[in-house]
Amino acid sequence: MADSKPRRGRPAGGRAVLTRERIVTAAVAMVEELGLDAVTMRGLARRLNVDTMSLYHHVDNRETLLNQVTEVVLANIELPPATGVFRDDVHAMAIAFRRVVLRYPHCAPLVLTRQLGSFTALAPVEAVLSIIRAAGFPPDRAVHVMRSVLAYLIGTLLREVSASPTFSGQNLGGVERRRTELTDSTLPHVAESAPYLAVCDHEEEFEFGLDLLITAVELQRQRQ
Amino acid sequence: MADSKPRRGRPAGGRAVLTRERIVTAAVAMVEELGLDAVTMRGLARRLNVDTMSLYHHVDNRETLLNQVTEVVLANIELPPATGVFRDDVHAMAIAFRRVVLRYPHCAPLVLTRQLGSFTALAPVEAVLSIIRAAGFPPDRAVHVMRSVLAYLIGTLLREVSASPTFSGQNLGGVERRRTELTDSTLPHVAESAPYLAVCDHEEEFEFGLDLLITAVELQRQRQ
DNA sequence: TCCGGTAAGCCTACGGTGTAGGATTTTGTT
DNA sequence: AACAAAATCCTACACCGTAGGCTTACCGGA
Repeated sequence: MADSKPRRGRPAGGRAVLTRERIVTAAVAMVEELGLDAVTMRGLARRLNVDTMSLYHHVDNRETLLNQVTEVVLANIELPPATGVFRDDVHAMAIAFRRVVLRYPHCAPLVLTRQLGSFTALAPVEAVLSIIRAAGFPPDRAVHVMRSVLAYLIGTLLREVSASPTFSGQNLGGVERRRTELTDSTLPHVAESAPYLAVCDHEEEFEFGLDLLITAVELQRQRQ
Repeated sequence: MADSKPRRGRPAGGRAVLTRERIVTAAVAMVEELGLDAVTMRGLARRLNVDTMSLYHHVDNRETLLNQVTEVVLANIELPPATGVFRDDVHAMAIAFRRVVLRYPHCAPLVLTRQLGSFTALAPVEAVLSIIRAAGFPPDRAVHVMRSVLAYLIGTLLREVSASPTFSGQNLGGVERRRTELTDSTLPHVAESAPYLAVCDHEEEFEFGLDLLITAVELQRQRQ
């Protein structure tokens, strides 16, 4: 009996069973391979050798599926052990966050944009709070500090992941072109800083601003 | 002669002429009224009493149209005059940026996310650089400082515009529910700070982090 | 005055999207 | 053996962005 046509109904014994987890995992991989917009329910189903509508038995809809993708990425943060030195701990935490975002660059807009209240999303918050509280800030201040640092991280990382390769330093011809564009912009300070505006060493930039923030926080702690 | 059917060809004398500017203006208004996703080429054309495809005589495609929307918002920043006091000028600049973003909250994701190299987009950059240069930073440092401040602004504002009304303080029942959720999260520091995590006074938050950054920058200038 | 080019508007059509509703089959339980 | 639940698949709908071609009004030159 040849069953050339795909079967209907529940999958026969041998076949892999569709799972929420299998779907989300495939979605993460697909986002990284093809970009966010290219991930469609149809395409995802095709990749899983499954009918489109089968996905909806495990996932509410595309939007919440993307939330779950976000959570998977978030769950991959490798929280470093705390040393007790405020500066080092904040720095390590920030680096850990940056690392996971850069490991999933195409998922990054999700991670940096969506505010989720789930447990997975709260774990990093807990870690940051614990560092700041250990430095002696009262709970209300700790929240303020955390939000400031988080805002900075989100801002820089958003720039980093959505920057054109030109801006990031590859493709030196593009850099040159961009530099002369800036020089000819009739804006004096832009022209003056053109060589520095035309490119961006993201890691250096990341460290610079982070250092500024940590320094300011340390200073505020002393005053208090 | 009744012309009940819509005419074809160029509009007769009296009718308003479609313009790139008219389209972009309508798009901005539509984004604010209905949200970003709800702005479709078809819907936009309907709103302008025009066939969908007519838009494409003035606009390349949806993506670049949204870039132009972004530019309109950016062009609405009211750059305050510089006073020469570093802290005040940076602060005023940040406030001006925040004001325009909050005036177009639904356009904000565009403004905060897209990196445009146009003249309109460079004008704020020029203003910020001028302030930092006036404080005595060399051009390369000025760029670093600017990027740090910008990253922070983007991060906070992104949170502010995409925050649920609950989080922003309205709807006190929701706040209460959220607070108990956090308290019951089994994460000790999250639970401890729950009352402060459950709500967010965006303006206060904005000022707090901005003050941190400015202080750190001032401190670095002195050292140098 | 006519006349032709051009730009603006309109229409049709294509390939894609998310997802509601229902038909079908397998599995596990009784 | 009978049956309920769950998983799969199919069909269909209302949208979307936009390519290509047709029609019309305007304008500059002859």
